[in-house]
Amino acid sequence: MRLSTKGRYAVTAMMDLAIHETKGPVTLADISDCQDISLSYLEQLFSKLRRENLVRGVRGPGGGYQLARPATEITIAAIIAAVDEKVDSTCSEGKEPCGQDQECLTHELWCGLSRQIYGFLDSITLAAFLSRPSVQAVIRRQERDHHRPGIPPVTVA
Amino acid sequence: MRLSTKGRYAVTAMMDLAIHETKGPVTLADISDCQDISLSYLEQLFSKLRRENLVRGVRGPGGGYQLARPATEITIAAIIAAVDEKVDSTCSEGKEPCGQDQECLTHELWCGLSRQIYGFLDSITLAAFLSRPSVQAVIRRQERDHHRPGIPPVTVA
DNA sequence: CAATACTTGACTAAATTGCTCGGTTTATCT
DNA sequence: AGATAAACCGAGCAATTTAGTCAAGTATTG
Repeated sequence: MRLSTKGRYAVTAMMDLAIHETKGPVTLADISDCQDISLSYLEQLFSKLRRENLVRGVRGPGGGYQLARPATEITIAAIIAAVDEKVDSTCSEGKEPCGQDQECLTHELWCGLSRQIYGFLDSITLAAFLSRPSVQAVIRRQERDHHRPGIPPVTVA
Repeated sequence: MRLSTKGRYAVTAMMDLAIHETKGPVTLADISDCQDISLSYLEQLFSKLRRENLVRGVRGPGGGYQLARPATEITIAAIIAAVDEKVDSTCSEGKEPCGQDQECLTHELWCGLSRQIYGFLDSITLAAFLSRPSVQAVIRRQERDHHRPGIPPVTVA
């Protein structure tokens, strides 16, 4: 398990999708504008998210991305693991029978901790996080500001 | 909050110190041998750990490093923050009053999550982690293997 | 068909990671 | 006192990762 800006991008983008879930697909261009991430970089991230079956792409005009599963079934851990795509071979894997003793010790220690962290992040779903009152407040404030009909934030239709 | 191999190195090294706390200082050379990390890299990491008052260096022959505080007062979050030394300016900082609305939204969302993760890692102390039964088992196995008198792992007295 | 928007891949600049190497101090032992 | 064992310090370098650009597809809508 690993935590970097890459994972942050992925998680915030997924939150975006979850928030606008009801209003049809969200284009990467929108996310790019709003969150100030380069379009092509988003494409790379979403390519991985799609491979892990976390999002579904809708092609053609009016297309974009949607969550592939309900937000209640998508965990933060799954998102981060998808874009990091390095299942941290130091852990859990078969691995050699640990000839060196000391080496194995710290291995196991770290893995224990790593499992705890993963477990924690795996216990938080997108839905659960977005339903927190403090988060809801932010979203409502958002909604209000944006519902002046026809004047979206970025002046593009 | 960020989680990388760098943080892992620091945490496992600190665990090492905690385990051998009673037997006097541990040299970086020992850790380097056992955990297969370059000595100079360890020096850099410990330089940061020392600046954050997490370890204390003892110079001269027979010297090494010790925990600067009891293991009950050192959290995993503190260790990782010490070596990462980038307090993630996307968060918690003063920051501009968030002119762009959407941008601010995802900011706040991520920060909420980030705080949760930090809080989690901050709730785990070195001592707490090392006292877990499964961890204790590993340590005891270690002890046994190494207590053939006079034949330490690295042939150095 | 044409426009839209996803999809893919190759390539690149910048940052970070992890390391090498050279030295300096400080303390211990002979 | 001198050799040695260790912490300390800093410049610099190679590999990797991050983040991004660019260019060429492909599917869908109208």
